[in-house]
Amino acid sequence: MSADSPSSPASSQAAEVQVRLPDGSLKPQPADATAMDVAKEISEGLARSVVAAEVDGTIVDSFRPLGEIADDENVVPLRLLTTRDESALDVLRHSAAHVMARAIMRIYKGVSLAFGPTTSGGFYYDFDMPEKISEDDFPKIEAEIKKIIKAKEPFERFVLDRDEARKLCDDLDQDLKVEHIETGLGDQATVSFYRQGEFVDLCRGPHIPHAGMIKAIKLLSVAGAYWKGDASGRQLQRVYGTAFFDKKELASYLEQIEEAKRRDHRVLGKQHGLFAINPEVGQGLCLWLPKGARVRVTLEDFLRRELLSRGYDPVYSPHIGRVEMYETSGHFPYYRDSQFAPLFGSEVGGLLDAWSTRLDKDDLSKDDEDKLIAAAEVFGVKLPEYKPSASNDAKKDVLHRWQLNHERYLLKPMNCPHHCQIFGAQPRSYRQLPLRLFEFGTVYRHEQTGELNGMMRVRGLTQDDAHIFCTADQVEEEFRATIELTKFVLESVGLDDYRVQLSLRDPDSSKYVGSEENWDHAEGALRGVLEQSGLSFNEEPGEAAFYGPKADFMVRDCIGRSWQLGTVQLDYNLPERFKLEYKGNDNATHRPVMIHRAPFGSLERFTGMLIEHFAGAFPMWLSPEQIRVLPLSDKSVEYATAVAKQFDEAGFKVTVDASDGKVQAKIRNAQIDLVNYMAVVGPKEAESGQVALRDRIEGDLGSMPIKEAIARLQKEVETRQVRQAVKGSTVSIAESGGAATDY
RNA sequence: GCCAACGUAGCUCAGUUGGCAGAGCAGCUGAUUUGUAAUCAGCCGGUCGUGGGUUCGAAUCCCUCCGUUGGCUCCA
Repeated sequence: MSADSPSSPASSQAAEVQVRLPDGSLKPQPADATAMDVAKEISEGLARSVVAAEVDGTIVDSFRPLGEIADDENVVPLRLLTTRDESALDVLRHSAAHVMARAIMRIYKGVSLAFGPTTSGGFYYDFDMPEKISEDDFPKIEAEIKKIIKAKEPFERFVLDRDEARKLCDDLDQDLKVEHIETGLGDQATVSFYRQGEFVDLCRGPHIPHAGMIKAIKLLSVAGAYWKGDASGRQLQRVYGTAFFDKKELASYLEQIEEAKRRDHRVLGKQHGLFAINPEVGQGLCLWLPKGARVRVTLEDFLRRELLSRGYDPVYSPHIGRVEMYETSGHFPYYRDSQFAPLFGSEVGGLLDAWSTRLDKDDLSKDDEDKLIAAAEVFGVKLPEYKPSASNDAKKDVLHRWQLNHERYLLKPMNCPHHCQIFGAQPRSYRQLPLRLFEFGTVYRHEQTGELNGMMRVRGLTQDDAHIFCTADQVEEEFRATIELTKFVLESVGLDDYRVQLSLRDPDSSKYVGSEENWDHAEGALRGVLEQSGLSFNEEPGEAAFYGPKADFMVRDCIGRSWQLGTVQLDYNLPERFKLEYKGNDNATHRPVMIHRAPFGSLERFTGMLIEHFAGAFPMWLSPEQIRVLPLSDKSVEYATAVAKQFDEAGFKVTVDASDGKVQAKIRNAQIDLVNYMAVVGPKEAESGQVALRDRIEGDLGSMPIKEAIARLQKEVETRQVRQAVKGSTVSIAESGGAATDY
């Protein structure tokens, strides 16, 4: 049974169906009755709020004849979905997408419809059209939408076979829909359409009964998108919007978007002097300002101490490495496009590199080839073995052999090749395993310009990277320890809402490196550890990297957004490529298994996420300015300095605000700067050796001896207490619903 | 990389149909010597992202490049 199945021939339909309601009761209904009819029988009020129906777990139109969707025994297990059901919201939004498309087609000419699905926070519709829509056009589109909603016209469903469907779409000048019927829906005998007034759209549904149910709708943004996600294909215009059953819910959704904007790490990073990204330094290259760097140092110190106590060995490796090493690892040229260009020891290096690339793409004319040979000779490079008549592969080989004899360096895109070299730098015995090498390793990746985003996506990033080299038997225990570490790290910074995504191999694919047994063993071990850990996790078959399965930590912040942070990945590939081996207790050589893991992911991204999570107000232990001493006037500056010295000696990050002006102003500035504690000192405190402590969150705590203040604040640091004043609701922006429709 | 929007003082932003570039905050100087979220006054500060074009005249209109933002595509 499926909502998509074509309606059965009328002859085979019984005249009556048995509707089974959630309470188990059976209601006989005529076969052409609908869920809405059932609702009306129960009560008019219920009927008014029915959005759709759920039959056997599938959501269907409330206006669909029940006979079409009954099972073999003519029973329809029916649940009515009202405006209060979460899954009804998706139905509403999908219908809202139709209404928006209808409005846009009324205003603009030559609109070709693509897809209009729902997203976690709303919906969008993609259009191919000659005119450009701008956000300035939203008011007039929204006005048209309101007209459509006010008319309360019903949605009607009808089914056509493929030929009829193609003809209809053709008649409607919907060439993208025609293409989709021919390709994407090539295996469907019939397809469904929905009509609402003059608007007819190929669509799987389901839809709300009538447009009047859309009580709140708002267009949010317009952006480019590709037809069927293909970057080489047609560029479409995508209009995003959202809709709710209730105006208040829309208002609270918009408030959440505002809250997310207020927390934007790029804004807060600038405001609080945490980091800067300056085009003169380079796109995506992060400058850690002193305050941001303090946060990072604290994080690094914290993790370093943990790693040292958990049996890791610190290592350091250079920021560049020979291209050959990345050819061995496979990162070059596979990720060539997202790496910075190589650095060449010879001035002709770039020429030969470009030459080789042209050959690789088979994009080199005879004429240009002669010029390149001549140009190389200008620089004194003769390639007698290079035969213009030879195959491209043979020619590339000649160029490559020359390159091997000349220096080519790459800005390090990954730490693992270096760590493999460190493993290989000495003969290894099973007694040394597991060998855990860690480094805060800075890597450089030439991310596409459109991808760069504050600290979240940068071109130079520092991974809290480590590679564990172990035997196959040790994988399980190492994985367990890594999961444990990551949990500990996340919870230390107050992130306790997370789950693990376990990415497994696609059973049908042959693209994977490593033996079948190894994969089976590893996947089983990972699953077992996660089950024992009590963490919530979900399995994603087919999402594994080609070199091994992985577990990613998906962390939810305090306003409900999901971040992919820490990761643990098994790797059978690199030990093979670098021919790493150790001597076993059987005196034979074996290949180790490698585990990549990074609890933070990258310091940039992690810090950026923390800024947003805490809205810039770091908990005491991470704070770049924990205490600010505020002298009442010039007269108390001397005592303030002495107080600050004591806090400093006790290990706090402390400053003194010696500016003139009233203490109210100093407090205000300290509050705005999100300093955790203020220590107000005047003549009274100087006389008694006290400070008047003010908490950023609680306000004035009264006067106390300095020692008492120090003890109190030290305790807060040591216990890594998180006393953030959480703002925002618990409803998630990033995730809810999510049953995206295909067409 | 692609589509769109945007780029004015350190920051946030005004700037009308093309006609002398503005405010608040920050900063600096001075006065004030203060008890839990803004003391007062003065001053400094901009080749309006870059380069070109149209025009008697461009922050304003057009093009180029650079950068930012929202998406798309990518993400070892």
